[in-house]
Amino acid sequence: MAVTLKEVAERAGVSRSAVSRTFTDGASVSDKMRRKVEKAARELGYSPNALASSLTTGRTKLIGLVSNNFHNPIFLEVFDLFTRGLQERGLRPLLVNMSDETDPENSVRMLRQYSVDGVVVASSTLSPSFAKAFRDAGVPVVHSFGRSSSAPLVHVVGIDNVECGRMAARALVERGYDHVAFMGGPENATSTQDRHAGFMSELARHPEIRTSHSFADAYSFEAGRREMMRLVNSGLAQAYFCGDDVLSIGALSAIEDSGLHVPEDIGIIGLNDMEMAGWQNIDLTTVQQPIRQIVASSIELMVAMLDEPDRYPEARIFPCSIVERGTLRPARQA
Amino acid sequence: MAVTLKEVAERAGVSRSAVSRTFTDGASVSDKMRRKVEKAARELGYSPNALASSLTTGRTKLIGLVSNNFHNPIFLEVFDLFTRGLQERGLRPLLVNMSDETDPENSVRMLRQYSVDGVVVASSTLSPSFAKAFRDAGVPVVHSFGRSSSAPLVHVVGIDNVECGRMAARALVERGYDHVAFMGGPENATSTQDRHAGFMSELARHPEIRTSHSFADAYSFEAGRREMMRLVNSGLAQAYFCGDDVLSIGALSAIEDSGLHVPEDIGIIGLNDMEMAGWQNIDLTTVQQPIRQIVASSIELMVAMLDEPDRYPEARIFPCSIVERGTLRPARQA
DNA sequence: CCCGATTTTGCAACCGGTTGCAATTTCTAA
DNA sequence: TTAGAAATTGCAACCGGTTGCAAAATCGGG
Repeated sequence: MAVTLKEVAERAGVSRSAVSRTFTDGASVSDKMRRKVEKAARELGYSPNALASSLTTGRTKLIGLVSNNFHNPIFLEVFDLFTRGLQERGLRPLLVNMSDETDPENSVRMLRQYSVDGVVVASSTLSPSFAKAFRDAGVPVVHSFGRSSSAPLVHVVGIDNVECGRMAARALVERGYDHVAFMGGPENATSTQDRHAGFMSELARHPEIRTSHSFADAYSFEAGRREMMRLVNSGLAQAYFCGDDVLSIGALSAIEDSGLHVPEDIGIIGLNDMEMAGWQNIDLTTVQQPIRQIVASSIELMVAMLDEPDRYPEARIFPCSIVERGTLRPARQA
Repeated sequence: MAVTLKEVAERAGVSRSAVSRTFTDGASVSDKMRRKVEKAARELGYSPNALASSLTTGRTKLIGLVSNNFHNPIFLEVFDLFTRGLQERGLRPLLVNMSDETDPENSVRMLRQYSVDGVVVASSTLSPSFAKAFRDAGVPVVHSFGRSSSAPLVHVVGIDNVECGRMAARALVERGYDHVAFMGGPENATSTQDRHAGFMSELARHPEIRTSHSFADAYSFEAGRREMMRLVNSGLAQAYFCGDDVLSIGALSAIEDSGLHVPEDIGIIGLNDMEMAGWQNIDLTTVQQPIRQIVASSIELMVAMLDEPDRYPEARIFPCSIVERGTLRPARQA
């Protein structure tokens, strides 16, 4: 089928090692030899088998890219950034969709079978213990968009979701709402839990403000829309911190459909600052998450770990900031 | 590092072949042997190296998933469907982002180096010759969302974009618009060209209707928005066939921003019927593309080709239909 | 219990490369 | 020109498995 090293060697009339060496950089080959081999290789259309060489070198340049978030458009950008970033460094992403994987053990085993050099878990909803399973199996792992921690079990790159929750809460407090609510993503997602906890902890300092909360069952437009529909029919707060921009935009659509107006009747603040949030007809006030930096940093960390697998786990936390647009009423004058 | 076959064999006190056989189904192993080996394997935490075995079996179960469309949310669903579908069949997607790959040859070579069993090109913009490069290299390939053809060079699964263009044109004609336009995706994308051609060919039968056309530079919200902004400032038609729903929604946002109303001032028809198109506040009339069927069929075809690599190329074309919502004025009474 | 047929097992070669080591070639300087 | 150092090359073993083949073990029937 494919042309092999041996055939090239025969054609060039040299040893197999010589051919191998011309295709591994840093190896000692004379110019004459190199030319001879390259000629033969070109004529035969040879290209080395990466998998076979991985057997001896112990490196596949394969990186497992594990995610369970295939309904949030922000993740399309995340995948774009990851695939490009990895490609630029000669690494290849092996994509694993955990959406309906019942058994995490399964994906660990699978990725080990393919001897990936490392794993990037890109998910704000998977628990830290999932990423840890890779570490325990001796596979370098970075958890991007994972739960921040002062004592991380594995390398984590992301934001401090608790702080984001507080930040959103403060924004609502400053604007003088007296009944505010959290509309989160899936209740069992770590990001939801943390954002909720931060939100509540800040509001605990303002006992005069009424609070409530509920959860959508996914980070998706539809889920946000459904949940807000439900809220419209069962009694609304004055302002909502939605767990995510897609939820917010879904919620806005539900609000608009029910004849209410933003920000007059109801305030919304999201999280992410996705592209659409800036559109004039959406104009969503939101907490910005620095996606590009998180992905870039994750890749750097992964690359570093390939050389130093036992690197001590660190958490890289990026600051968020509020992007003020039109879905909250103006802040009160102090 | 990882536990190898040999270690298991030693521990179980049997030959390496015996261990290999217990892990390949269809091989002849006695129950006693199997139990012995499985015990040792369990104790050592052994799992076979898929890449090493691929060397002799010639099968990696790796499938290249090549795309250049990382800005159209519809493709997040496409990736979701592909990854799940492939996983269910024990295949593993190796994701390749062609967005800024200058050199197609490059990705062909790269995927050959990883000895993928097959390649799925998921793109409505790459030319058929790109997919053909894989075929020429002896790699089974399916082009999903590719250009339909009565004489396909490679297996193609998708829709008839020319017919979709006609369909959209007929919808506009029926509604009595007398100046209609095509607002396409990137001009060099095959899907844009075909939709445009179909649109124009149908309108050629109605010389009384004025036509015009222009192109956005990507299939993305932003591009659609930008292009419609430009059109608003440089003179509008009465109704637009936008090359895609994301373009349409971007365009709608531009229209709304400029104080115009849909469908009173201007009509829009899209293509795809993505989730958002059905939202009440968007309510986009559109040509529906059967994504799930296309992906499912692509996977079936790929699986079939793994057993029969030289299968004669076929084009699998799925019919589209118009989903009537609120962005076109009602059809004229006949 | 014996014999031929069937199943199970191990040997050894192979898949497509890499690499340590020793042999060979080329280079440098005297 | 020549010896010694440095660079290049080939040999052979190895990476972690698979598999054809023949030997060994087990089975079934008389």
